[in-house]
Amino acid sequence: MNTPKFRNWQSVQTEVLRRIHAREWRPGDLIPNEADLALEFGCARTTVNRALRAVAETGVLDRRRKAGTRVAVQPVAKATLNIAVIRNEVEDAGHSYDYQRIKRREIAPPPSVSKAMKTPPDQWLLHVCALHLADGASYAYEDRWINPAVVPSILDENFETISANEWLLKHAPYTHGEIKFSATSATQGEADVLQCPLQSALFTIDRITWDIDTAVTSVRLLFGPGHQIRTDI
Amino acid sequence: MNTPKFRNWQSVQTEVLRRIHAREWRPGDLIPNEADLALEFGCARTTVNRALRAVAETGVLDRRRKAGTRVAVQPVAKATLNIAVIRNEVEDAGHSYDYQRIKRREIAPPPSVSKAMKTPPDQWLLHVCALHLADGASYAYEDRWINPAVVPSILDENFETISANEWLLKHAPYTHGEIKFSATSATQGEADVLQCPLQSALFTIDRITWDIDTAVTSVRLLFGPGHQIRTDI
DNA sequence: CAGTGGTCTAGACCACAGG
DNA sequence: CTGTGGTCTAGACCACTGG
Repeated sequence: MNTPKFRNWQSVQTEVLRRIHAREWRPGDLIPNEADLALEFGCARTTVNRALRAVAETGVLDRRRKAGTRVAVQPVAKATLNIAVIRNEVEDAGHSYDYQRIKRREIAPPPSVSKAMKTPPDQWLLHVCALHLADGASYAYEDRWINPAVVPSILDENFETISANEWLLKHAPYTHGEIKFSATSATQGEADVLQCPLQSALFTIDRITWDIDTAVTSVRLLFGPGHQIRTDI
Repeated sequence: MNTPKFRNWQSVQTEVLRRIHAREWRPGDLIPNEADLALEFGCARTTVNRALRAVAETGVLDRRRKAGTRVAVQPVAKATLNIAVIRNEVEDAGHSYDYQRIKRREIAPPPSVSKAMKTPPDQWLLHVCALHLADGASYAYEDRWINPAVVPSILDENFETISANEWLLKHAPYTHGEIKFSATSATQGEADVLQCPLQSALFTIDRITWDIDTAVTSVRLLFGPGHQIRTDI
C-alpha cells in the first residue's frame, strides 16, 4: 500500500470526494467499509467515520447500517439558506435600514390563520403589519400574527420602532417551525405599500414557529420585485 | 451534583436546548466549557463536543476557540432545502411524471449566459428547453445551457425521453455551484408553455454548476403558479 | 445471525485567538 | 502566554437491518 497518510478527517473527505469525482467510485457503487478505509488511509476508524458522515450530510453518500456506504445515484442538492433578521440582511448588504409600522391591532384572525396556528377560531391574536426599507426604498412587507398567550408582555409593545421580527427573536423562544417559499402576485394593497406595479411577482416567505405545541407566530414576508436569495452548493 | 447521567450526545443536545429554551442560558450568555459540562453531565468531553457542535450548526450557539461558547443572540434560521431531481419530486408527491422536450439546439448563447458561465462569447453551447409535467399538467419549465466541453458525449443525446436534469446528474460531475431563488413574471412564451395567465408569479430557481473552474451547466427552472417549497426549521 | 455504521471513552496533542 | 474548542487514537460496545 503506497497510499500516503491522511492526517485529519478533512483530508479524508477530500480524498473521498476526489474518488467520486474521478469516477473511481461511481454512482450506486458500494465503497469499502470504515474499517478497511481506516486501514488504507492509515488513520483511526473514527476519523474515517467523521469524514464519511460529513459527506453523507451533503447528500453525496448514502449510508445504512449493514448495507454499507454507497455513492448516491442522484445527489439531492441541499441548499442551506440563512434566514436572518431582515435588519441584518439589509445592513450586511451595505444598505441603510429603516422600518415603518403600518398596523397593530388585536383581532380574531381569519380562519386560515387560526387553523394554521391551531388556535380557537374566536381567539383574538395580535396582528402587526410593517414595512422594511433599504436605503429608503421598500424592501419587504411583513404581515404577522402573534399568539399573545405565549408571550403576554408583547401586548406592551407597540412595534413603532422595533420590528416584531426582532422583538420575537429576542423574547420568544420557539422549538421548531416551518418555512415555505413561493411566488405571489402583488395585490393592490401590497403594490401600494411596496411601491411596485399591480401583479408584480413577489418572492414570498411564509413562516410559522411553534413552542412545543403552541403556535408562537405566523408571518408572511413579501419581498419587492427582483429580490432573490442565493446560496452555494 | 444530582444531575442524572447523560448517556449519549443526543440527550446532551436535548438538555442544552432545554436550558436555552428555559432561559437558564440566555441569548449572549457564555456557557460552561466542554470539560466542565462533561463533568456535570457525567460523560466524556468528546460527547459534549459532538452535542454542542450539532447545536452550533443550527445557529443556536456560537463557538469560538478561547472565547468559549455563547448562546446566539439572533439565531439565524438555517433552512435546508432539498433540491431533488424534478421527476423524483413529482413522483414522491404521489403524482405521475411526464416530460416533453421542447427545444434542442447548438448555438452561441446570449452575453448574459456566456458571461455567467465564463465561456468565450462566440463559443456555442447546447441549449435545451423542456417541460416537466405532473399528472398531465404543466409543472415546471426548464431552460438550460450546457457546456459540451465538459461532457462531449452529451451531443449524442437528444433529450427527447430523458431530461437534461437527470442526464447531467448521472454523467456530469461537478464540484460546486450556486443557486438563486426568486419570483418572476411569466412572459407570453412562458405563460403559453406553462398554461398559465400572462404575468403569473412564477417561483424561479437559477442554478449554475461548476467542475473546478469550468461551468458545466446553467439552468433556469420556472414553476407553475402556486408552487411552493417547504422545509422545517 | 452477522456485518455495518453509530457512538462512547479516556487520554492526548494541537490550533487558534483573547488578553 | 494560556484557555478554549478541534481533533486524533485505540479499543470497545451497541443498534440496526440485510440476508
